Amino acid sequence: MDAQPDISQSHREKVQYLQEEIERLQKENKNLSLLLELIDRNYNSLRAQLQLNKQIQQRGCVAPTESCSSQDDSNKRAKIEIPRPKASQVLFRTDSKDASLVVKDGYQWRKYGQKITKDNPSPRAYFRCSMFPGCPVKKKVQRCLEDSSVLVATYEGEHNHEPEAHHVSSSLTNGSMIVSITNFLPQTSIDPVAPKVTLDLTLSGANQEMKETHQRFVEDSNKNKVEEYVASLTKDPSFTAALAAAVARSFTQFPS
DNA sequence: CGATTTTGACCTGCGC
DNA sequence: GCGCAGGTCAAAATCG
Repeated sequence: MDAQPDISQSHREKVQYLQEEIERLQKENKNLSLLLELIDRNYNSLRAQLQLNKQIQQRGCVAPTESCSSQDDSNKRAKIEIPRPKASQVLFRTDSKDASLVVKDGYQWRKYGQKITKDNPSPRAYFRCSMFPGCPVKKKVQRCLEDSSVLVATYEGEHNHEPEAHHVSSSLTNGSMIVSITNFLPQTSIDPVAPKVTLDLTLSGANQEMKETHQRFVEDSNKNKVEEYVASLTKDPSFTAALAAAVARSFTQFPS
């Protein structure tokens, strides 16, 4: 009968270990949530700054100035870079058995091509926005190489119209969109030394706990230290790519 | 019957 | 110049 206390003791130890493990994972999860929130906020502030810079540049060239004078226009014309449309990537979780490359993002798309690419055995589909005549937006959709249940949609350009409202709300609540990565063009990068990619990691299925966590974080006095840490991490392209892949995997493993 | 998808051909840019 | 790969076109097929 001496064995009985030993068994309960080992059980207690196991329970304690598991509780500690759960706590540790909860902390880790919380930290990752904070990282994602911070990256999102950094992106928004950078985007605002970028738009400001664009406005300043446009005003500077609309009004006749020394640098934009017509005298040396012929010499400078060759150097003028035509701004290419902004490209962004969005990952969608789908059924891996579903062979179609259709994602519900609130817009109507017309498929105009499909190709097998070298780096990925799954075909890449090309779509044009058919919702509004003259809308310049295109998108490419291809299955993720690592996870066939994830569709990678690359959007080019900006819509000149609004999406269907009910599609937007449903796409944001049903958890089909898992992560959005906005890829700015090289010339828009503010720091020439920093990587030429800015990530926009948006958790579409943000729940109440996430919002509360964010609120608590805002009140956190150590916020600046964390932001500095995140800023250093986001300057590492391999980290940002790995983070995006990890987020995609986590949403696939733990569907909401 | 019009809209959409499919798919092979063609175009273009890039590296060698 | 050539070959390759990505992107686009357009005729045929399919769908509602």
